[in-house]
Amino acid sequence: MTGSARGWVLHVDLDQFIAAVEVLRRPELAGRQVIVGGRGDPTERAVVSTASYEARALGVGSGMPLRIAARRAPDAIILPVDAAAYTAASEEVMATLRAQPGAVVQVLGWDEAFVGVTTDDPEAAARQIQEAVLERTQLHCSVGIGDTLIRAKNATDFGKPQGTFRLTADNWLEVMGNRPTIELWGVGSKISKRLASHDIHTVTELAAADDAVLAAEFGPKMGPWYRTLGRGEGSAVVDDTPWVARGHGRETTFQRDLTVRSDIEQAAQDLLAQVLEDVAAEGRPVVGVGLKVRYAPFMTKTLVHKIDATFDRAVVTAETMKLVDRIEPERPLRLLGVRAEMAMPDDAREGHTPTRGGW
DNA sequence: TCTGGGGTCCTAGGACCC
DNA sequence: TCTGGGGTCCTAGGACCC
Repeated sequence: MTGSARGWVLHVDLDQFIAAVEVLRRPELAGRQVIVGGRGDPTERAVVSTASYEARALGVGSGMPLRIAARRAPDAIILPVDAAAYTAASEEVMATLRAQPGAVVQVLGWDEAFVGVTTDDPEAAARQIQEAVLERTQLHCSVGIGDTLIRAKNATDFGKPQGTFRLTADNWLEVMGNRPTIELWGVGSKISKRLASHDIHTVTELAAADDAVLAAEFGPKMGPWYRTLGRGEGSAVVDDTPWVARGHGRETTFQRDLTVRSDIEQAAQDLLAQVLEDVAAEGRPVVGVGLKVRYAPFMTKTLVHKIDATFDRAVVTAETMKLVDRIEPERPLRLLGVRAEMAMPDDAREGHTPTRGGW
């Protein structure tokens, strides 16, 4: 021990996770153009979830409509999204991370997590994790090392694939300073454009921006937060508190827009039935229902309302159908989403004891 | 070629109350 | 005839992430 051990944040990110899982169970796909999206049918309305490097070389990328992807890569193998398989692989990866001595694990998604460690050699800790994950799951990952969550998260890209990279207060501006603000975690296309309207284009410019200007543009909370992002600062605490879902929702894009009232009502009932299954598994009462409605591209509406805490399916259904009644009948319906908000555990503790299986 | 599905959090504005 | 100010709750919508 050198006596210089301190806390570090590692950001572990699986390389090409979905494509890698598919190749593992079908080795004959290795080296081929592979596209995963929707139900695997390029004639349907769906988008690409992930594409192998071979398909990317032809200009296929995540979020692209499957139809276009198939046109760009006519010889590609197109596979349906198999969420259960990715969840299973993910759980094995996360279990591997949790098994690391002294590691605190905060899961961010199927294929990434923060890992808090105390060490005087974070690169060695990162390599140890990469080896453990590879040995147990046959999957490769990259690891960002940072003195804050934000720096660790941003570091990962420089380590891809299969490598590591360290970003701290010492080299943050040197590495990130001249990059556009959209590369920051939490800054998307809209925010980066609004920042640009204030002549803030780079990370360095955001780091030096005036809090008052940012607050006036983005509000008292988000404004100052964006400057913090520009500096790579913020929390360094990896939080392994178990996740508690606020609610559950299901949504569907119809292959052909719906115009018939009874079809819309039936679709809402079907979605709600799935939502109620997810909610029932939580054992917490429903305190709000919501609808997401898209009539055409860029015409999305949300309808919500709170309800008294209830375990009664009939009540939740009735409240949801009240919102369905507000769907504009003259517009073809492209997307419908149904969502239920649940009481958080604290609320539940105050009022009553949730009766599990009350559904 | 018109763009999935599952989530989270923040903000603005109106209603309402004292 | 005019009309304060603070606080809270709710709805609608926006933006982002994986």
